[in-house]
Amino acid sequence: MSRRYDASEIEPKWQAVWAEEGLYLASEDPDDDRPRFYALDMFPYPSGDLHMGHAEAFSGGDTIPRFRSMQGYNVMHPIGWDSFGLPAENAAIKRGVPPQGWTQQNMEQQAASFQRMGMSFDWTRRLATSDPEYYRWTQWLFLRFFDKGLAYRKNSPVNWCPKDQTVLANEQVIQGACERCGTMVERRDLTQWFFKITDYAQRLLDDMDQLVDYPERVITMQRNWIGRSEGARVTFTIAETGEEIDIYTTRPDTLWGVTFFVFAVDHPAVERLAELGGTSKQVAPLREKARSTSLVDREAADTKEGVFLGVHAVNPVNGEQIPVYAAPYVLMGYGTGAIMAVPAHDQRDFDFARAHDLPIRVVVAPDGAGEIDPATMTEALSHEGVMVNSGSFDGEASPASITKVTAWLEAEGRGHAEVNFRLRDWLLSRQRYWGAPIPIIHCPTCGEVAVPDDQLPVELPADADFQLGGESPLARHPTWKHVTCPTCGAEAVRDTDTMDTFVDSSWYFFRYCSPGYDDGPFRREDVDRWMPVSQYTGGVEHAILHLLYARFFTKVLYDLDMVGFTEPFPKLMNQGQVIYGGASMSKSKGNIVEPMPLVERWGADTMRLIMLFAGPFEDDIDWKLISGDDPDRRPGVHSWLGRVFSVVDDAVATDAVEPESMVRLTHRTIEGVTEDLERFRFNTAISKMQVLTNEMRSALDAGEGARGAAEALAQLLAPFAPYAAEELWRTVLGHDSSVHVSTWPGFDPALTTQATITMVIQVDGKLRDKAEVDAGIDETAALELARASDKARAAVGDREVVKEIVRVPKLVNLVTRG
RNA sequence: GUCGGAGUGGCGGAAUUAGGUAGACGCGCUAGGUUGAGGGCCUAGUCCCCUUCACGGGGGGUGGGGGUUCAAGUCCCCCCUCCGACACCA
Repeated sequence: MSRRYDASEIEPKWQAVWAEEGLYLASEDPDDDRPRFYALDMFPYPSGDLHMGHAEAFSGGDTIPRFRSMQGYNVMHPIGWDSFGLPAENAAIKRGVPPQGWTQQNMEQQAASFQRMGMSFDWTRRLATSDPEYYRWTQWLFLRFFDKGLAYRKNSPVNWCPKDQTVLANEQVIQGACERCGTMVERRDLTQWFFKITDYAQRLLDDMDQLVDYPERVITMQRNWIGRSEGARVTFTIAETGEEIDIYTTRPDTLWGVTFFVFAVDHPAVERLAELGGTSKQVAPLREKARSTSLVDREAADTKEGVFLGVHAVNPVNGEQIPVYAAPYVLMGYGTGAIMAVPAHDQRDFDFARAHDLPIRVVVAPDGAGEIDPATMTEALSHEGVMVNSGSFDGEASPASITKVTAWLEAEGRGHAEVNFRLRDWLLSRQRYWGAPIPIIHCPTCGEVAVPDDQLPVELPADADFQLGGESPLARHPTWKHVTCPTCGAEAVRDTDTMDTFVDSSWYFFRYCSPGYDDGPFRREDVDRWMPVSQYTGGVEHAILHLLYARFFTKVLYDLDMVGFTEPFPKLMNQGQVIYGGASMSKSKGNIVEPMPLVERWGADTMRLIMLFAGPFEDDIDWKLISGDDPDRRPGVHSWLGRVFSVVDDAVATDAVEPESMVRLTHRTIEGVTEDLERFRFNTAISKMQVLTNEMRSALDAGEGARGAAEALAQLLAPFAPYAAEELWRTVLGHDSSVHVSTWPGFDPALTTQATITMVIQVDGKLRDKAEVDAGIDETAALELARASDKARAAVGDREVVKEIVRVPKLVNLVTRG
């Protein structure tokens, strides 16, 4: 009788053997001429043990490198931890102990869980971003950006909790209030560090054509985030002072429809102009409100809100004087912080005009709509049409006329074409402890001075005070910040901000290529040999920021001549999330399911197969639905593994001849699984293996052999259920080396087709009969068969067959009339 | 509001790349068998409706409506619903 499938016995056994055999080490042997494959998974954040999201992501992320390795690639599949960040610091505050220990403990636990799951990581490349040996190079890279003028400081608002006297990250602001004490958060201006990612906006856009295999939505999200828009900068004049104020518009063709002018409330000219216009009293509350609202929820502003400043602007195209307003619907952060308002053709301007009883003038007559009366309009007109009331431009097609109008503005010296991006520079300072310190020293005479490279890393002090209140822990530390200026030797202070953790994660994939390298963040030849990454796997939640930042870093490194390519990840796969009952799993909802107990009970292979078989890899998995909400139910894939063991056992035990149909099915399965793996279709790959298993069972029960099928099945299973496949391959099938170093089975295209096939006979497109035919049947024979079918004849009745469609060997369709 | 994705059995999902048997595979459920017991195991059945003692036969069916085609889940047009991202970007 066949042996029982017992994961708890075989998994620890093979885990130990693989570690001993060094099965998953990437080869750096210069004589190794296999093609390389760099499989990268987004590295985890060590907050506790691995969760279901990790189980899903890494189950897929591990399948691909295993498959490639068997296909003959020299695979690098590294792992590390994104170990700086807020959760560790929060835990430190709560427990009154430094974040290092908590972080380390979680990383060890996650590492053990990864091992238990059988992940094919090359552990010799392991890294952690909070390790001084890592953040030394994060700081070094920051200084290269600084040297190039790509890192700079400027004033910028932060979230400030007046009770805790501390800066809050956006995630710590819940509905405008401090996450801890509930106090309403205020805006405060601080001098902060930025990376000049806006210099790379156009390249980040242009190079998207190198992203050959990206989810469409990620491309779209990044494109929208960068937000390129083409328009014109136009100069208006303030009538009362003669000063010139620029605006940005995408619709210069509507300049003749401008009936008022609006400043952002926090525009630098507003206070002065309000004073001049005698409206300071009315404007002050608006400015105050803008100041006190937290950064997070300031979008709640009312479109109709705004105040007349008491001054006027002159429209450069027709000399008209128009009233000037300040309103929160205009943003200081985009364009010039001032706009021309065209209520007839912009919905926001329209709403504002109606609320403030301002005139509306139509300057684009919509095609075929006839005369429009502004008084009866209910919404702005955004249609294409013909320019009217626009001086010499009357009759031009709009918006096609934009180019013409812009050229005219330029000739007249009143404006010029301009491209605007929505992308802002990357604010990277954090007034926090648990991050890489910014390696800058502020000297009263020399200004911002870089810490010399040979003094890196600037290490975090181990004895910082994490409790909230006052300045950040680094600023508050009694001695840490006091140093002498590296340039002039005078007393100076360190920068006490740390870097955004997105900086750490913008280059970790380079470091994997040169583990332990001591003369730089990485060795160029290592990186150029392994990169770009062959396949990147991770969650959509990083579709914008992480990917954009990593792409930006790579371009800067390219410009610094440190790498030979401009895109780090041409191929990206986003796995879905694991949810529960339609909602994300969370502590507060009490619906968290942990993967490790599942692994303990059913085995790592079962956990992996559950994830991979649940549905398409990109789709969310609703745990409540796929588990039947019954934690004791034996997973279907676990039963299947049991059946696989029993068929392989039985196939080994018999010396009966394997029928040709079994050989053909095996070849077809190899072909199908291979194709599915190429396209991340794990669920259908598994179903094909299940079909093979079922057929093997039938054949064996009928006294036939299935040895070849058993060999293939063990190999096909290897990327999905590595432990079970190994047990079958070595113990049951008797091979003396690992299935994971065996060569991926090939298939003979001549054998992937069935010898006979079910041909469908249709009458008028409806299925009427089926016939088992030779796969090589010719059209004449197929047609004869169809004509001879009693059922088909009955369906035709006394009507005339006017057309016969033959698609050998699958189908014949008889088309009738009458 | 804009952009993106998706609607198929009781459930997860196949088939959409290339129009050609809709519901593969699995879960659940039903019946039968099997083990001393067991979170079991094996076999068969399982889209809906009508018809037949039965074998069988007929009709309908992939969110709704229209179209192209010998043939549409798949292609085209319109509409509805759900999910996700960005949300005053001038």
